[in-house]
Amino acid sequence: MKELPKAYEPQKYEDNIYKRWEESGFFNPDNCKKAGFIDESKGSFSMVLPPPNVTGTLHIGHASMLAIEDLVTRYKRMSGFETLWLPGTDHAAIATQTKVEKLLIEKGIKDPKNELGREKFLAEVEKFAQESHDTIVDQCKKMGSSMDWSREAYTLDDARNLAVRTVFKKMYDDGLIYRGYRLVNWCPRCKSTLADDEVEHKEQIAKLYTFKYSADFPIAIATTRPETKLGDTALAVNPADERYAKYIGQEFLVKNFGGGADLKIKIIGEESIDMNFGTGALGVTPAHSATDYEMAQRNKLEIIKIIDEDGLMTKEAGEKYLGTAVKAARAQVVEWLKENNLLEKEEEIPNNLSICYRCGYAIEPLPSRQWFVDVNKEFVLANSAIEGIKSGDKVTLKKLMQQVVTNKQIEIIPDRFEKTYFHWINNLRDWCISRQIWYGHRIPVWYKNEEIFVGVEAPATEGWTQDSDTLDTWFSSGLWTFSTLGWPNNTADLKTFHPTSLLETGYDILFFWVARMILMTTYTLGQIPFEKVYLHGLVRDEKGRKMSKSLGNVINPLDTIAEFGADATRLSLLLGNTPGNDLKLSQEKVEGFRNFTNKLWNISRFMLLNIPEPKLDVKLPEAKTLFDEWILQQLNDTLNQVNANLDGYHFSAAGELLRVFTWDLLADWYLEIAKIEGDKSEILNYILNTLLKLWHPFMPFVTEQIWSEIYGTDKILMVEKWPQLHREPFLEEQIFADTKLIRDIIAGIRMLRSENKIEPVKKLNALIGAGTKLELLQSNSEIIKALARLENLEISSQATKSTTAVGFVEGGIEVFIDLAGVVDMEKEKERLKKELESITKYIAGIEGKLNNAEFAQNAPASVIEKEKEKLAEAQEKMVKLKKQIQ
RNA sequence: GGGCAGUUAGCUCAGUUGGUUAGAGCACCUCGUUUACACCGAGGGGGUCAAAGGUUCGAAUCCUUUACUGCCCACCA
Repeated sequence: MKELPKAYEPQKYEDNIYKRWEESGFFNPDNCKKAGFIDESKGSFSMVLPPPNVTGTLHIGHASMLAIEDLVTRYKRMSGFETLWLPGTDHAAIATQTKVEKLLIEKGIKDPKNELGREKFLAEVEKFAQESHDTIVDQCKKMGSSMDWSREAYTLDDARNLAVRTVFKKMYDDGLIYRGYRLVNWCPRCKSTLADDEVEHKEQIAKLYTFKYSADFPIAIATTRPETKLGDTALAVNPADERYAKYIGQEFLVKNFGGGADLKIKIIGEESIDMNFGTGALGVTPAHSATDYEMAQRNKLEIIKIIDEDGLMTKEAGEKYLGTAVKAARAQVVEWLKENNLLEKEEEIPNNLSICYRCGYAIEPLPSRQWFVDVNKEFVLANSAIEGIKSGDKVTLKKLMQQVVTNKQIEIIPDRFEKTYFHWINNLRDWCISRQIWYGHRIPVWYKNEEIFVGVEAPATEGWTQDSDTLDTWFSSGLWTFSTLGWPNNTADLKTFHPTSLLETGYDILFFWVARMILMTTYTLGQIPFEKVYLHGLVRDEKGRKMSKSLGNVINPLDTIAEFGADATRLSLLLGNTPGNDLKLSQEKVEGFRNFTNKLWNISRFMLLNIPEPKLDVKLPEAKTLFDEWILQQLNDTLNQVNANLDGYHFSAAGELLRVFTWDLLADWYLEIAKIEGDKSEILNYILNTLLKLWHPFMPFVTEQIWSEIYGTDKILMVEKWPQLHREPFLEEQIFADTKLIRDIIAGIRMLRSENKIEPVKKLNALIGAGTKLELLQSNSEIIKALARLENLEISSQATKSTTAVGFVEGGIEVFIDLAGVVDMEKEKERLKKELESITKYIAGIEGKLNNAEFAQNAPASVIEKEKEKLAEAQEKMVKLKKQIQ
């Protein structure tokens, strides 16, 4: 017989348990296979960790992700799948470089990149990335993540670099990667391009200026950015606009606009122009606005770049403006307009500012020579495992991305995100993949004079210079499901684990990452990257606000782990959390689950005291009493429903079911009954054994600790077999009804006690008129006596109420408690009257329903039958209540 | 402007295909230390399921409209 300490202290055990798991080697599926833990018929289950950015530490959102993924991994592993959860980190190019620059500037290096140079600067970044990586790994372990560290990958390591170069070369050869001079999103602070979806919009109040280019120009325009008008080459009006239509096709020469540039303005017709906004006319600046750029393409307009990569005006804007910052130039142009009496109006309007999602700086659209992935170009997909596309078919990247979700080869959970996904793809434009930063995969392109060489390896001959740009970080993370499994080498891992089974990630990176993995994998392998996508929401504070340093509402997972334990932290992130929805988290919630881990600990503590010889090898024990039968069936049903919910990705529901079984059924009822019925060693052992397995994926630490306290440390719970159903699920109705009656009688007596303010120490005498339930109640009378705290209990088929007794009616039987002198009988009568009132109303309702001819005609027989039963029961209760009130 | 969610007890949320008198946890109130657990036990109060209309024998659940909240996309220059 073992005895556990009174309270569970997670801090004492967690680190040691993780070490034991790690040393066992069973995070690695190869070792599970060798040890015979794998059920060949189940196949494999694989999942990659969405690699956290090496920009710092993990936050509570990561903790939520880890909790969900570890839950699934442990469930699958115990169920016999060859289970791989593959960890890694992401170099997060711009984000990491920006962060390190900031840190270096704080250290006093004013212009880190220029002062240190590429090599030294990159060494600093790598040092920082390594430190971040170590912290992240440590945090994953603190959460209990059962990842296979032996397969850990980094988006910027050599193996991944080979994959990146190989894919780049393949795409270039297929004509899908091209270099072009096009309008891109430029962040003047990061000094780099950004992809379309890396641009965010922030609402602000802007000044809208209305003016004419010159005094004799026929049409006025309105703009929030007058300085860009120095690069205008057209003026667009709606062809349906009677005021302006006559000018379409005409060209005007504007001399010395803004005191700087001569403009050639062509009037063009564009149906997208809103006649009611501003003056109904738009000055077209092809080089610095995406929509204007498109108009320029359609109308074959000249594209004049007047803002450069540093956010300064170019000489095209005129000598006066050369080298002037954009904002200063704006002020100068406005000043000039005023001086020349051209400014007609100046007003404030709400406006969306485009900003860089990494640094928040205003984006400057400008034309630039960059590398792009063409999403609309046709190519031949040599080997296709995609339903609806045959090997050798001509496809586009867009088509591939659509097809795998349309044909349900990839299922997105919750499915409403499929709409979002399709909408995004339909509007997808070519993807700019070159970045002018240093930390990242260098573009595998070399130049020698006019020659270009694209290859996996550098050219063999002399005199070549490699492109100085690096690739968008999502280019490499797009390869993540297969680059981590060894591609381009033809590895066993690829064969066993790809396509992966599940991708679990946040809905906020559906486009950034999920869509790009689909693009890259379908293109490169002709396969889907994963079968299911489970999208989780954001973790917010208790008021639903985003957690942020400035609000001071950040919950750090390491803090809650230190205070309440990793299990409590995990439960607080798993329960009450549904796919695609944000989760509100508070300290109190974690605390509540800490209480639950302690409850489980104490349940085990009690059970162990009653299990003289715990046996690891459990068989279904024999049920000796009604409640034995009941609890075993409840356990079986719970297992059945937990399986269904876990398989259906309803993690919260599964946990909730387990909680109800553990606390409400087992602890509050069965264990109390076991104290009375005695000698339950075998059943308790069976229940505890099963229960620990079921809880393990949710709270691995406390379950593992209890397990080792019971069975020693030789056997690890993590690799125990998931329990099997021992019979057809669904409780036998008779057992359910009988146990419910007994529990209701006990609860009823407790209620009378409580309402009449009788202390629990005072034992009472009770009389039960059992009717047809005589035998049942007699055989369980000890339970009723003990749990309702009765001195004497008399059970007969008929009972008559004495004048000093109060009573209640439950499921066709009558219960009377002799309360001579203790109770205010009048008050008790009041209570009964109230109950009678409510049951009379209830009966009227059912009668009304049953007497309704249409109900009788239309409702299914089973429903009618149920209603009739309810009515009979209620009527019986009413009769008895009436008698009691007399 | 387009789209997607949500609105159920003071708070956080369940409520599967319409069919018990709408549930749980926390909080609140009352009582309690009967030894697994006060990180606990027993009991209780609290909801016209956002509003209106409709379909139906029957609606928290399906449909329509409205209001509010949140998010995503596009973008007005």
